Amino acid sequence: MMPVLVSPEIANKFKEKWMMLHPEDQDNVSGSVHFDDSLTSLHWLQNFSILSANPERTPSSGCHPQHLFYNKNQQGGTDSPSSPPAGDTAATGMPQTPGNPTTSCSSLTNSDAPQQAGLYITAQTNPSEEIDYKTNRHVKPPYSYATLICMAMQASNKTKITLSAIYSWITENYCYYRYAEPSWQNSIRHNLSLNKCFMKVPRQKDEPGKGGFWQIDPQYADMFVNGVFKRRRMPATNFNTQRQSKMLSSPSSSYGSQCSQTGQQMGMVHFQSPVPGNKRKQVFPKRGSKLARVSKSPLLTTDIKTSDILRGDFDLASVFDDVLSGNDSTFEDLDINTALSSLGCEMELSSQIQHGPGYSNEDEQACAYLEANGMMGCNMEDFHQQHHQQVQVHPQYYEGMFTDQFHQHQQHPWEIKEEVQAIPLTLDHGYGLCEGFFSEMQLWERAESYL
DNA sequence: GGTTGTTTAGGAGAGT
DNA sequence: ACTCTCCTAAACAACC
Repeated sequence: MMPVLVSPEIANKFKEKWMMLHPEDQDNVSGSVHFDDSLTSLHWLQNFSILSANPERTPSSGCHPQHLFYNKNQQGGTDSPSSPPAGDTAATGMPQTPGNPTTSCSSLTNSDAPQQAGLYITAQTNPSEEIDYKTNRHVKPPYSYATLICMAMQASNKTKITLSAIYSWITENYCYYRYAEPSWQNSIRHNLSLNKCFMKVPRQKDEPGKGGFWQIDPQYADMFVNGVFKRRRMPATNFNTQRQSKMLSSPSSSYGSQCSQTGQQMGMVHFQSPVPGNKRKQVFPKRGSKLARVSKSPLLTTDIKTSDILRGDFDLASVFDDVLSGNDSTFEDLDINTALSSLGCEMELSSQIQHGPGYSNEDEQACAYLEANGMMGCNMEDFHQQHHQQVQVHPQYYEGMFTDQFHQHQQHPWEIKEEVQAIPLTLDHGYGLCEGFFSEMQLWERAESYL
């Protein structure tokens, strides 16, 4: 088993070093080196490309949820093991609403051809067929209701959002729902109620209006990866103990009974206290302390501006160097900021993104990050090991992505969510996905010594 | 009466 | 085959 690296340059360096230590891996017959990537290859990532998209935004929404995906190497390709067209967990194979005229991207009519940006192309469709969900009333957006709710919450740029505001945002940004049967609103309500990730914030007594407010439960904020609701199944072996206990203590519900694997990518920075009497939210104790730590997560500290990334000003190499040299920048930083930017929302980070006084050094910050991601329970030794592994590996995945997609195309990050999600972004994810690689890496103190 | 919120039930699709 | 996620539908209660 050999590590598989996406970047050819890095991979070559890696290969050279590897062969110095593992000459048995040399293919004596062909003289070439075989990297066994049958299971771990991320080469398909490089085949993902994003067409240019109009950066126009809906002023009222502040969000630009339309998408433009295009897998340029999809014809009969088997190199993309799981490259769904959209980041939404419900994006693929989502049942379409019965009775609706057209719910298939491939059946898009010419009259529905996009007039502007906000185009979406599935991997299964002809790249020339584009869908503008903002104006196309016939095609159901490939996002789960949870994702839509999340989008609305982010776009609102407020601490909390009312149900009607969620309705409004969805109908405003997705033409489909303007004309669809109102039953989808029932589904929204159902989702809000049943999904543990959403929590209700009651109105103040003197606050006029109907119904309460809704927000994303910070405890479940990590279920949103770049603004996309993620609730993938996890291999049982990759659960950490805390999450296991969480799941065990949770009532078995089809919604919200699982915690996801990635951390804080949603970038929900405004949170109110949970509803004291909310029965759905009483399951987990000690949220208060956890909440406090969340806001101080080092994840929210970064010197890298997402705008730079999107403009192409992002210098991955320097970041890579920083990471390898132990500087503060981590690739989680990139992700959360990408997530924030992806939402196009002016999140008030200044007051939120601060190193807490208790996190004067890197380890404590990272420890807080771990806790924020439900990773606590590992000792610091474990953390040191995993942390180093993480920062050493991520650049290799990111390089191709950034050079291929960020640099070439100025587009809204909503559109890159799938690439991002496909990459191990956190210790949870990364360690699970790169387990085999890490097992080899443990032979070395630092991967950089091989580069 | 309309809206909001909760709960139950069942089906489809995909993952394990 | 089983489990899980997501969707849809519906009933019901509370509130304005």
